Amino acid sequence: MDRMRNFGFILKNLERLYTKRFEALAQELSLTLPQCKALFQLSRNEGISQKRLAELAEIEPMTLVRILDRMESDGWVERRPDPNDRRARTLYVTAGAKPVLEQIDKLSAQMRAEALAGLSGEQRNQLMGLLEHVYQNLLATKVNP
Amino acid sequence: MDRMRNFGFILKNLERLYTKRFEALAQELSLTLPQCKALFQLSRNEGISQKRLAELAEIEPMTLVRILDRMESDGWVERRPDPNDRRARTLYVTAGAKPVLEQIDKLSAQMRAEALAGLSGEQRNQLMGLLEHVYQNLLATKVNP
DNA sequence: CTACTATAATAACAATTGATACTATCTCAG
DNA sequence: CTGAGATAGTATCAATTGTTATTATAGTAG
Repeated sequence: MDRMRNFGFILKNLERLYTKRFEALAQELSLTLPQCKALFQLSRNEGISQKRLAELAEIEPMTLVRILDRMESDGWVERRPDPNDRRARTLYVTAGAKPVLEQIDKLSAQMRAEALAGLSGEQRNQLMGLLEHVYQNLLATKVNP
Repeated sequence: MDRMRNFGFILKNLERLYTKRFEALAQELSLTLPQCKALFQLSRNEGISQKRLAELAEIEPMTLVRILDRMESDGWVERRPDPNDRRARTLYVTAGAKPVLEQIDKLSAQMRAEALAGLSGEQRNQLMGLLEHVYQNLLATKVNP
């Protein structure tokens, strides 16, 4: 039980290392991890609103605005008016984003390979299962503090 | 194998939730997680230099300077000159920091209880083992990119 | 001893992020 | 219909963090 003392620390350090490594690899794309996350989620949910994308990618709406500003000016993403709600925009990825998305796919595969090296399929499953469990636990504290 | 797609995302989201929750709990102490980390590590390694503490707590040296500035003015930490190296300082926690350290202990115990609820002792061990493994994998990429 | 390079701590500045407020539009009670 | 409150998106400003430069001191080669 005492071994768990570092649980929080290792979690944080792990995440930091993971992000740093990812961004080192993604440098040529000049993308940060949140940007990749947004583009990735958008690519499989085209037509959603910014609010929804912010939820899916778990990014602050304000941060998402800036990410989209950039990606729109880079020609990767389109903001179209929502015919049902003139406040909202619907989001689409353009054809120009395809190569970037492929790169992101490749990158995340490489990241996983590096991070999970030496773990069996069963161990990987266990790890995901455990992380998801912890994630649910923490989500619960948000609603019920 | 496809389940692992979200590995990076869940890692990041988990860490964010964990940190947010921790800081929500630590609000009364008006401490952030890095600050707690620094104080905690210092408390079990008194006499070390700032450089060393930055390594132990995995904080940027510059960030640590600011953390120490604050904790020194709050009377929790002392910077004493290093007799062997006039560039360096040696760090000590004061008696005034004791109640804070106890609070930190309590908080991190509560965090662990919340985060790990519903996991058996064996599962917790597995989780730590797997996380440490992944951590080592990522550390290796830093040295050998 | 002297000059060169490295290192600990910090300062000054740049970039990023988060919090708050604002505008336009929507929804709904009356 | 109308007025009150909620919501989507965004601008603005404050706070945090990371980067680069600076200062003082240490180690070391000649």
